[in-house]
Amino acid sequence: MMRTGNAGTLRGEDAGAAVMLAGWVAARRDHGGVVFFDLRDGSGIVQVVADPEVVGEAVHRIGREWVLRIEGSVRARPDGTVNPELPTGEVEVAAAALEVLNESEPPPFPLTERGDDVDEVLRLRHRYLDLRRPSMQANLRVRAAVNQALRRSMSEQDFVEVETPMLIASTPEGARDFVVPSRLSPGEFYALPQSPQLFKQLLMVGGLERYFQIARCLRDEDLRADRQFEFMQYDAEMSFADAEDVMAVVGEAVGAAIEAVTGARPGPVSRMTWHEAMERFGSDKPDVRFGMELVDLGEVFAQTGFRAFQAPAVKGICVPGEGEASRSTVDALVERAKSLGAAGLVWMRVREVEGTPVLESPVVKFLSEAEQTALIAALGAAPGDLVLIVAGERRVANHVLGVLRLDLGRPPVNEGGLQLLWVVDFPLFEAIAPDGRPVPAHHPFTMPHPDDLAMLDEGGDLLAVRSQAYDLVCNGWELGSGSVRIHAPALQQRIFALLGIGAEEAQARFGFLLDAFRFGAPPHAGFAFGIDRLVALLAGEENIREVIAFPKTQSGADPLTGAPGPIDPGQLAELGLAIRARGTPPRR
RNA sequence: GGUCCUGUGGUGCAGUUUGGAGUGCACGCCGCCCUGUCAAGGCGGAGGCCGCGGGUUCAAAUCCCGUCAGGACCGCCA
Repeated sequence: MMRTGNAGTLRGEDAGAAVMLAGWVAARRDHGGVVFFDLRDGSGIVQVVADPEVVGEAVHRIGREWVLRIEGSVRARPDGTVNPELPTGEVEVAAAALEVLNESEPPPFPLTERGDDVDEVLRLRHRYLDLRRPSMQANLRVRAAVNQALRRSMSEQDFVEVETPMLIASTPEGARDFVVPSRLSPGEFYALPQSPQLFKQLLMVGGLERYFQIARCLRDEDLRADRQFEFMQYDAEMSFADAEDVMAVVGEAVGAAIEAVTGARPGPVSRMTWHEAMERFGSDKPDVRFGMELVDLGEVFAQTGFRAFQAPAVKGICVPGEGEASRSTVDALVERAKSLGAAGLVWMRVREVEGTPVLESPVVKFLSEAEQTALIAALGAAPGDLVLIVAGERRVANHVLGVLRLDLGRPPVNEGGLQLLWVVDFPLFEAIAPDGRPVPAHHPFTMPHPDDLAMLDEGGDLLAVRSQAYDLVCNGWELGSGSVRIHAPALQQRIFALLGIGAEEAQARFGFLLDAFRFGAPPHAGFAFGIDRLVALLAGEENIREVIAFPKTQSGADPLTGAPGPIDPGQLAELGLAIRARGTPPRR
């Protein structure tokens, strides 16, 4: 037997017990006549006291991260030496025997919480060491708890876990596919799934009725703090269900996952329409943990003589306490607004003159007294605040101010609790392309809102058509999205026609799904959300790399394994592939 | 495809604005001392392609150009 228990679990009541422990040397304090070790295993840390006359003089050689096995006894620490910082701080283990199971080179960076500040490439190159740090241990345990809670919740809700394939046909929709060459069919390729979307709909046709999966998804798009090439999705689909049914199931599962980590079940998920989210927060994934909401100033400037405000929309935000921001700070905000598509950004400092708030800005001279007063009232601006105004197309004004609001006001990830929110009534189409075709906001199988079907007809306002799509949002992160799917071939053909997808093209792209739907597809609806993001929020991390054991850098590299890299010429030949030099044309 | 930020002994940072000897701090590492520390302490020591390449200059960590790596963001992610 290697050990009788775990280091981090020992407490005062264990005093007197004989124990065997095994773990790593997290710290060593050599006093010559006595040596203290902090012995770390998966459960935590306990202090070991080693007397060189008992365990041997070689104890002085032992360094950080050596692997030790200790036989000894737990004892209460002497008066005055209890360490209240440590869960095991009331006790220590007196070593009767000490065995070196393995030596270690000195680690290239400190494996403590201070290691958080270390260059991330170094951490990733030695991820096996980084994982020994308490925060990484804790994060992976949060992740495991979330996965387990989701599985249990979905099983209890009578869902069937079904695996879907990783090697699938490429469909030219959505994100860029990762692609795998076929050896048995040279020149042909599989795609790795962006999501199990089409398969889960096939499972509904297949009579599974309630499916879920914790599925790996892959998208060859640029990486971000909240995006990796490969990520895990909680994926679910239900037959004979509407949007309310799905939201209830998902809300229950997410609630169970949160409870598994925090110990407390969150209240019911609140709701907001997409339109309200855009108007109040300038985002379809609003962070509702703080104010600074967008205010429509159309009324205030309805009759304005100021050219810049004679626009389809004039909106503003009030930034509390930023009224003394330097000119260079303000100029940077203007540049930021322009880079986001705004024609310009009007800023005003709010100062106090004889007890009343007064606006100071290069453009104030263009505004009437009444406009200034109404503006201050509309924004609730107080002395010391900074007012930012964008005029232009409503979409642009909302987007620009929504981003500035986050830049200037967003709290740290671990503040304000988890504010879960369903964003509902998404539009079916997000824009009209230059060729006159609508651009789908979700995917082409999304069911329109039944009240808006008439607007799909010739001459209808397509951008006003709502869909039965819904997003789950938490603290400004899009956790996931879902929708009621179209199950009726006639309506599906109508949507394809609007999108400019002919019958032949539809057959080529999604033929297998359309074929399946001719055999009595049940009405169905579903949802998927990113587990990495939920875990990051629960772990208080700004970056999902902190909750993934072996993540990739922003350029898609793995500093640990060296991926991606070249492959053997023999492998290429077997796959019927040839690499051409950069810049040379493809050979046919 | 684009914008911005970062790169200095093993680690984290000063130094770069205003060019003047690899100058400094903390940790780690090595040696010696040390029986109650807990990021142990004391004394001593080693350790540098200032990411890389080019340019300007009498002189470059510092200025300029390029490049590589990393990060944040925009585009992209139906």
